Amino acid sequence: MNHRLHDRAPNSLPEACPGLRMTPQRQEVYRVLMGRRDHPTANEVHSRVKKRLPNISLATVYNCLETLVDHGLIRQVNFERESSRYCPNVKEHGHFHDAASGAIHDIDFKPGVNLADFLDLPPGAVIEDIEITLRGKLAAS
Amino acid sequence: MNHRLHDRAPNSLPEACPGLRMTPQRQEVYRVLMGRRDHPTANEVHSRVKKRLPNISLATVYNCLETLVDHGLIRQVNFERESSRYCPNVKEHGHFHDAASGAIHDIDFKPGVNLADFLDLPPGAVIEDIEITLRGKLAAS
DNA sequence: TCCTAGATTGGAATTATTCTTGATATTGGA
DNA sequence: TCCAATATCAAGAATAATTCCAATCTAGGA
Repeated sequence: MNHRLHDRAPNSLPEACPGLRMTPQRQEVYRVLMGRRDHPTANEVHSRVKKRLPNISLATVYNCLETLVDHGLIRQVNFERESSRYCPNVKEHGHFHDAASGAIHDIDFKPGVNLADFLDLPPGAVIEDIEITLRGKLAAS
Repeated sequence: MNHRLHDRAPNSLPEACPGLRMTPQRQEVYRVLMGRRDHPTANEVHSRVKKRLPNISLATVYNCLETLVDHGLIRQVNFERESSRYCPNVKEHGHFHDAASGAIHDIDFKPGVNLADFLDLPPGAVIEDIEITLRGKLAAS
């Protein structure tokens, strides 16, 4: 992929991120996302985090998620107008939304593919962010 | 493109759509979208439509847009968590969001390209909808 | 230790969108 | 044509995700 962004080591631990104060709340939000990579919403993250930090507020969860996104440690994923979901896979990838189960699967790019190979990009376009979302069904095999 | 959906004639006139009662409101919403293809929000559509139908309500604009989307005459486009935008181009295509100007450009697929050529799709996946959104800048030429 | 910048909290505010309800309009059939 | 069934419209209320705000709280450096 030529147009690449977030070229950091995948899932580097948050302790390793410079300029980010790693508070217990941020630590736990990150831990929860790494522990179950099922693309939870902020609400779901809040429920999970409360098991260890019972007093954490939803606003703080939103703050933590935003901070982690800004520092490139996690990614925010949007489907249509549904609640945002969060994903600790910072490698460039797309998503497949299985309409039957509601599950969301990460989709990798085939190696060596370039955006311009399959899209008519406007001349001179510098791509900073790519979002590829597929919706469909998994055929009963 | 193998995984194709909405395989209808591009921008067929709404009169030609069966099962859809073409009311003045729907007609005008559609006309406005065809007239200026700048991916307006529901609010912007409302403003434009009001020039000819001063009494139309925002709720009706939402209803019309939803109906037209359901009948495949227009497409709903979402960027991050911004307001939905609407697009009369029903051909399968992606979008490029120019961060500098805020403009949104349609991006066509190169002919003959197949999704599976560049994405590691889950085996047995039947794709029903594709959303490709790029964000970036147009280099000063 | 004290200060300060940044973080957290709870609740209020925001905002796009959907829902509800009653009125109005349209269609197809008798 | 007239009626009944159905669809649409309008206005405002309701919803829900997210953000904002003001008041603490905390950690780290001088």
